[in-house]
Amino acid sequence: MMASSGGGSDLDKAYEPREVEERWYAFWENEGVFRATDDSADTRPCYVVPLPPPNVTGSLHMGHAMMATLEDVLVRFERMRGKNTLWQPGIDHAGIATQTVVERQLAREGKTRHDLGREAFVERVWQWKAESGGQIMRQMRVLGASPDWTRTKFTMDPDMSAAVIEAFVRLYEEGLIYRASRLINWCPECRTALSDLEVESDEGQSGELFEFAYQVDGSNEEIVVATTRPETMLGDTAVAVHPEDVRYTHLHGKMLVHPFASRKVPIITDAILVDPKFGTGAVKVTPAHDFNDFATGKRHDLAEINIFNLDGTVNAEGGPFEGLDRKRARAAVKKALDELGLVRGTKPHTLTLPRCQRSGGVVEPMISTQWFCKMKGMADAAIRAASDGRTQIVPESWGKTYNHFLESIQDWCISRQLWWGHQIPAWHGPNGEIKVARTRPPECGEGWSQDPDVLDTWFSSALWPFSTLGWPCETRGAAALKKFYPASDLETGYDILFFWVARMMMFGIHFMKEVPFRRVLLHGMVVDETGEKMSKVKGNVIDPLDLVYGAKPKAIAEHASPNMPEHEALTKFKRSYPSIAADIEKGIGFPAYGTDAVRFTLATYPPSNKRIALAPKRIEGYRHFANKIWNAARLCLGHIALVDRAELTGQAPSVKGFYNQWILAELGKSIAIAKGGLSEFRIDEAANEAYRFFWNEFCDWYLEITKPILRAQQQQESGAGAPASTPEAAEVRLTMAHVLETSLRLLHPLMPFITEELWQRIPKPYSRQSSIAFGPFPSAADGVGDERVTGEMAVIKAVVGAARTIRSEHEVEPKADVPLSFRTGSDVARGLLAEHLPAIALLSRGKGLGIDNIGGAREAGTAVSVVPTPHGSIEILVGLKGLVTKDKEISRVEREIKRIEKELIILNKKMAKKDFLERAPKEVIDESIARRAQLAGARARLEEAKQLASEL
RNA sequence: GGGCGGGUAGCUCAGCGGUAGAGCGCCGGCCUUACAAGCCGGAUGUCGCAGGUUCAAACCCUGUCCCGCCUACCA
Repeated sequence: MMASSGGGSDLDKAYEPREVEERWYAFWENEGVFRATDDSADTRPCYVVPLPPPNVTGSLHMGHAMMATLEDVLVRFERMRGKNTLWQPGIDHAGIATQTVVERQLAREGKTRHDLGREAFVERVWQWKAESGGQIMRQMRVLGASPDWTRTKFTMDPDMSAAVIEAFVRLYEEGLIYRASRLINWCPECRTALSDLEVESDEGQSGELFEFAYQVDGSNEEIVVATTRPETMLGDTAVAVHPEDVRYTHLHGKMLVHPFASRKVPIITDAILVDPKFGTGAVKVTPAHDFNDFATGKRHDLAEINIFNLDGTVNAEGGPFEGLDRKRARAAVKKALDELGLVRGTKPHTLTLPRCQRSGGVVEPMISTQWFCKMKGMADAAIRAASDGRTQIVPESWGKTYNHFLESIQDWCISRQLWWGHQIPAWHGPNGEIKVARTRPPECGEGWSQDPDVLDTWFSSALWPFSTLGWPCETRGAAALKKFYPASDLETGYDILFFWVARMMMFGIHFMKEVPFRRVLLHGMVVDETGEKMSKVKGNVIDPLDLVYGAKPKAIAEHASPNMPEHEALTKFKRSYPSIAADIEKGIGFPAYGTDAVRFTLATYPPSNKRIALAPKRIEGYRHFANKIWNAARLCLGHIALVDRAELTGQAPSVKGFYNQWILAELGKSIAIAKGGLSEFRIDEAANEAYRFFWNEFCDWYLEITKPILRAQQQQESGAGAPASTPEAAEVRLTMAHVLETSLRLLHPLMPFITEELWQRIPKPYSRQSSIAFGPFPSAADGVGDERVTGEMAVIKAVVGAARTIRSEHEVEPKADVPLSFRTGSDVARGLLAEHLPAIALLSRGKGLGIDNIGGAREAGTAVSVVPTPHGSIEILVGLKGLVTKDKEISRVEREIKRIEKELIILNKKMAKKDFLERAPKEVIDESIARRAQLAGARARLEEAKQLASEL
């Protein structure tokens, strides 16, 4: 360990996150920092955020990291503000996903779930859950997330399951849940029904429009239909034409011969289904396998012939095609039609395939008996709650999408043909009776069996904001439910606005008679640097823990594209993240950025961005920031260790020194901005402001400008031995201690680890608690100051900047002190300069010589720069005689002149072309004029610089 | 088809009516005892394109072209 020599602190020279992070996370958990209390005696206001429960099968991805960061920032902010803060964690049982994982595991053992039987299979899933489920909760700790872990829930916990059963039964009793046979989305791969939301459309697939003829019964006429799914003709029970389509008027009411079935198919007229301009104007109608056709069938009372088994193969209705899967059946039907001479051609056609969100299999519309939940009434209530502001949606623009979804909502198919999930509390009797009850009714004995289906995973998620708090149990959960419902904020990615947020709104209002949360905060999707969605297929997945702990290219490749050769995976990866391609090639991969840097980076993207393109290189900048904080604290510690804690009141000290007043004023402004950002879900604004304040004001100006005040003090101490201290230095130390402590508190929600580590080491008011996480968050009282001070400081900064620029442009030796003098016509400015001459001289490495009125002669060898101020302009004169090594200004201006001359030559050539002149001469002439003016200006500057150089 | 978002410096992004900004990268100079993961200075943009409103537009309006996402039953 390298102790710093100057500061006298025992901090390492650079910040090393890993050890610090593990230590403080353990501390927080031991201290109970994250705990919320439902004690009714606690009168603090509450702040409640339900954690979107990740899937039990999941492991951390960037989306989780984003969510965890944003929510943790909010939660820590409010906790520091003294609120009784509950961030409710949990895990979702994820019906289909989890069942698939375990079934796959069984498949490797050569077994299916049917070999085990339902009970043993479910047991097996529980076993899997115990061993490898919920890894994500451990990973979230690495990110510094601060939910109340003691309240963690799993959607299949007994109490959670009881809530699900209760909700189902109540809705059934209210007539809002019903059982019906209708066309639903069926995934032949998962062998279960799906809700509309679980079906994704795969657009732009190239397919064909296949045309074939039906013979008119008892005539040699035919009618040609077009279809993208020829195999479904096995289930055709009508052909529809538009009633006003004159091509087919004479066929109305006629029957057609089905080429493979004994039945006759009627020609019907339907203005809703048929667009006479599309295809042949005649549509084959398959009510059992198409949503439009189903509706048409209902209108015309057509037979619904299901031609598929549950696994997607053709059933007995398919006659000779029985047993073929859909793809083969299609080819076979086409071939058979061809043999009968009924094919009338094909046309290329792009189509949209419905796919199962989980398996990716093509979804088949099937007629099936399922449980449904009526949505209309609940949806209306949810719309009203958002539009009257009981729940505020942020950003507002999502309100439209939310409304549109709810306005056009269909009844929700809630039953799934799975074994893993909440089994539906309904019992079927021997004669088709159905009883719904919380527990098996005693009268349902012999011959009765429970409905084998389970509920859609999202059914239990929809109850999350109250089921986690003990609903419906009146005794055990009453206190928590009373205290923590409704939640304050529901923060999540917009991708589950429909799946989850809207459904929580509906169920929350229905069961609790009050909205489940006051605000819905939606953030965008984390995508790769080029804007592409992260996926293993694209090979652009980043494991957040790799960013935190660092990762070599090999590990990066494995996480980005599992099971792909490393080289290939890295090639893909570099394409997705150009900013770090070089680091990958060099074998560096990701350095260990540390949690705070990763969090801070994520926090600097406006959450409202729909796409959040992660540039890993950007994290590096914020890792440097962490290091900056670390080192600033090292410097400060050397001085503020002398501060008596009793002097720290927890409020901004009242100070006389200008620079102290100024930094306190800046601090106050930054606190206000940061607070505003955190309150309005503009966390990026808070992060940027805190960054700017700490680095660009506190470090770059305050710490530099106060050094001499403190340094003089130190010398005196070491020399005389007596701890004499000037009042000025004491005031600086006090201010510095306050600003540092307040800055750490300001940054804590964003960078919890480094701030805790440093905060524990610095002097602070006695009133502070055991952890920075307890706050308080900085308030207006922490930063006071007025515009006058900041305005004056702005002048000082500008003057120093001008002097520095002159030094740099004329390449003055870095160590040399330059003579500085000023001229101004303003008394105010003159006063200001006189007062701050030492600071200006210090920061511009100059000797402040004096302040003159404008009019005095300029000495030879002096460069001038004019700074405008609100009080009139100031001329800064820098004596350069004998100090200039080589003059950059001259060569710079010379280069500029050459460039402009070149451009002029090109322009002249253009103007010389006659045809061009006739077409569009104006722009060229204008440009030429502008360039000539530039040239003249540059030449004048060159003269000036040369003049100056000659004087030196 | 409908809806939403985006196109600003080489890259990732702020700004959304009043003299173009940040980080990273780039150029030049500094190992100045907090920090080279740093300090100081600098360059870089017809703010997607075309119209319009305005004293003033990256910002408002209209049209248009790209890109992305969501949503819809066109066989």
